[in-house]
Amino acid sequence: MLDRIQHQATWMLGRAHLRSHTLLQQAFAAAGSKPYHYRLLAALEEYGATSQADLGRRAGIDRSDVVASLNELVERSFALREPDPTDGRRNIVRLTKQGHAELKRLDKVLADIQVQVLAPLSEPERAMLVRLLKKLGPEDA
Amino acid sequence: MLDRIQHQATWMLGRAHLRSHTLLQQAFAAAGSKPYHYRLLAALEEYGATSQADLGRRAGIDRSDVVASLNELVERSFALREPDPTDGRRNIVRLTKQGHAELKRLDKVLADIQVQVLAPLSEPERAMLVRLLKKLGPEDA
DNA sequence: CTCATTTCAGTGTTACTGACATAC
DNA sequence: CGTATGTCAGTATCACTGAAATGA
Repeated sequence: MLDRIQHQATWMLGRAHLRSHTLLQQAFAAAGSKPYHYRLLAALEEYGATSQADLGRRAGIDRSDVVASLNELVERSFALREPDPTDGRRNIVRLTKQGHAELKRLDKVLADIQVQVLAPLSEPERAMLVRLLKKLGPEDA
Repeated sequence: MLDRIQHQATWMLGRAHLRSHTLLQQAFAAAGSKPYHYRLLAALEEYGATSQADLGRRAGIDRSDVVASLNELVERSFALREPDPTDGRRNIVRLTKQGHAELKRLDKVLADIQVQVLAPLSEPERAMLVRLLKKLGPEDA
């Protein structure tokens, strides 16, 4: 690889992220899901039934992207969309029983990926990495 | 943010990368260029004139993506494509004077970005981060 | 025949923008 | 009125796939 690039923080962050993201991607795909789906399911369980806009804010997904992913979750009966009786603009989104089960299933998938991603590091190294990465994220993280 | 996700290594890597990538993106865009362009220019200078396939291997860019980015570089007179007299399949790609100048200009842009990306960390933290990230990248990095 | 190179066309995710109608 | 919501359409980068034509 290029000397000019190889030692740049931006490059190494990109490489590490590529590996992590590829593992995540493939594992979720093998489990018949996607990261966006997992995030939405997790947000639904942790915060309870909410509007789509709220859901997006909490899952860190743009509200226009929530629409498509939520469509897929609804189609697979993992979530329900109901009109909010108190606010005609909103939908109330709810997790179904099957949605809960799906989330549990994906929790395990995600845990496995963490192990794989961090495999090249020792325990103290992992803790240190987490500490450093937290400082590097966008403010709102 | 979600408890389920907030402390996962994959998530934090993604967030740190998002910030880094956004800064990179915007800085190159403001300079009228793109990361792929920089990588190709850097590969051309560090390895000298080569075929497009070689260029792609060295810059870590797929051969099929090299075509489009190289088109733009050629159009802006930063690089030249000539048929290889010794191998009819290949083009020989060369940096122009203007290409060298462009690379120098972008070198500064990139250096600035590194500073911005690593700004939240102290000096020893930066060194540690680099060390850890190196271990996390794909094997071929 | 097999392999490499260039090129084009297309996929998929993530993240984002702009616009619109609707309703608060 | 201004603001918030849901929706749709479209953009961009990055990474990748497949196929075709050419030539080693």
